[in-house]
Amino acid sequence: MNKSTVLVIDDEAQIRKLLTITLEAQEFYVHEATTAKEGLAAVANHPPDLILLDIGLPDQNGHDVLKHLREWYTNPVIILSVQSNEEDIVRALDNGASDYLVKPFRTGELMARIRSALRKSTVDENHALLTFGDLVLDFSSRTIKKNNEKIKLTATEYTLLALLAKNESKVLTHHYLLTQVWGPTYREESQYLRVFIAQLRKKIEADPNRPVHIITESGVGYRFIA
Amino acid sequence: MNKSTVLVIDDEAQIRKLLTITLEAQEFYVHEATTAKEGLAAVANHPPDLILLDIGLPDQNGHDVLKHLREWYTNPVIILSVQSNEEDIVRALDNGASDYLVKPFRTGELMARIRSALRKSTVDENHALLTFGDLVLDFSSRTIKKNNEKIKLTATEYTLLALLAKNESKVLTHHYLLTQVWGPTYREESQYLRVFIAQLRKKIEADPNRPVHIITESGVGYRFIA
DNA sequence: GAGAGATGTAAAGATTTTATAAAGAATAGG
DNA sequence: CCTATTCTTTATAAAATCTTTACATCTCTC
Repeated sequence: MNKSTVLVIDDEAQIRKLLTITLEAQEFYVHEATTAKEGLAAVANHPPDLILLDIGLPDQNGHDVLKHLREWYTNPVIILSVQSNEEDIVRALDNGASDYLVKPFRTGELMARIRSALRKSTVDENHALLTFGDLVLDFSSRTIKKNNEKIKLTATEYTLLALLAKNESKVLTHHYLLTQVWGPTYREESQYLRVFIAQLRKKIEADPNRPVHIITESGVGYRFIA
Repeated sequence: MNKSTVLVIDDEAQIRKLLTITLEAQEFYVHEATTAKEGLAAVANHPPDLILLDIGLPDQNGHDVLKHLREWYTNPVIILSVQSNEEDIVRALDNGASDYLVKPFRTGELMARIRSALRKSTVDENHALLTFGDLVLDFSSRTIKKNNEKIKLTATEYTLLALLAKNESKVLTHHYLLTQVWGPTYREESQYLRVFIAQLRKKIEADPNRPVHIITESGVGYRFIA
């Protein structure tokens, strides 16, 4: 997982320091801003993964900052406030705040809420892409491309290729491949492997007679090469 | 905007009554459950748009209920608790709770948090107007247009199409689609999928025999393509 | 370089999965 | 309470995939 960037917008130096220390200890990049103006500029220049926004800024009301942000910024914004009155909370949430914390807060709770907010906003960003020269395997969308053209694989072909590719350059034995793809009762069905390896080569190799990606290790198994 | 359905899982009759009255006044459909078992059954049969879950249920710990739910249920779950200790809050949020409210709560604040949670879970539905060539899906009005003509979809058809479209180009497995659209008790009913996919194709594809939008991945699932 | 075992390939047959229509059951709305 | 709509189930046809067979080719050893 990559480090996430958090922007802290708060005018109290003490709070900023506390937050920065806590967040950096938890493997976040932290940027600081002390005024609304400075904060909005920072967001525009380097949109962070999450914003901690103090509602009581000196130059502009935090609610207005939030409204302004929400015109284009979609990542989580967590509001910090000394207020605990209901109206304020309602207003912030209705303006699109992801969460609302009343100062003084416990850092443990803050971290949990940050994690929760980030988890929600990055659900789909776990794209696993493997690139091998002319071949691209995208596990998130379950697609294979050769020279940028989509290739159609059956479920079994895909499973087999994915297994080989994930173990790039390692030899996988016949027994292992058969067990993983077809199940343990198929461990002696080596003809299956030959048939499916041939089909895969026909689909992904430039010249199926001289395969460069799926290599035969005679008497042992197969190996995937980039 | 359509009415949203809220499921209240709480063993205290008084709280249930209060919540039901408040929510129904705000144009929600409300279902009630008094135990964890009853609640889970209700969710499985009719997945609600949001769940209010009491952490102190008589038959099962609320944290476990939450974990169980999160294996497949992705809509907001707001935790209600008499506890306000940090550990409990952290645990609930890490388990995927959308929010945490300490009893007694003000109904105004509860409503704001419900609105906020629902807004988040339907972010794309408010903003996005997805366009795929001849097809336009408008999530805010729940309407579909093909070549600028409105197309009528049933609730189930719409849910299924929206799910596919939101995950454009990704393969969604049979189990996943069935679980999300019909609930976990339907995960083996793959004939449903075939019937509804056929209906959708008849409505949105230029030539239902040669679909270009809803693609079959034999043995795996379906994929939506622009 | 001959032979044996291992591997590759094509294609027919068997099986599984998918598509579609249509009838029966359930549900919502007037 | 009735009707129209939608959902569920059943039946069957079509398509895709998997499995098996038969034979060709390769590789390694002697």
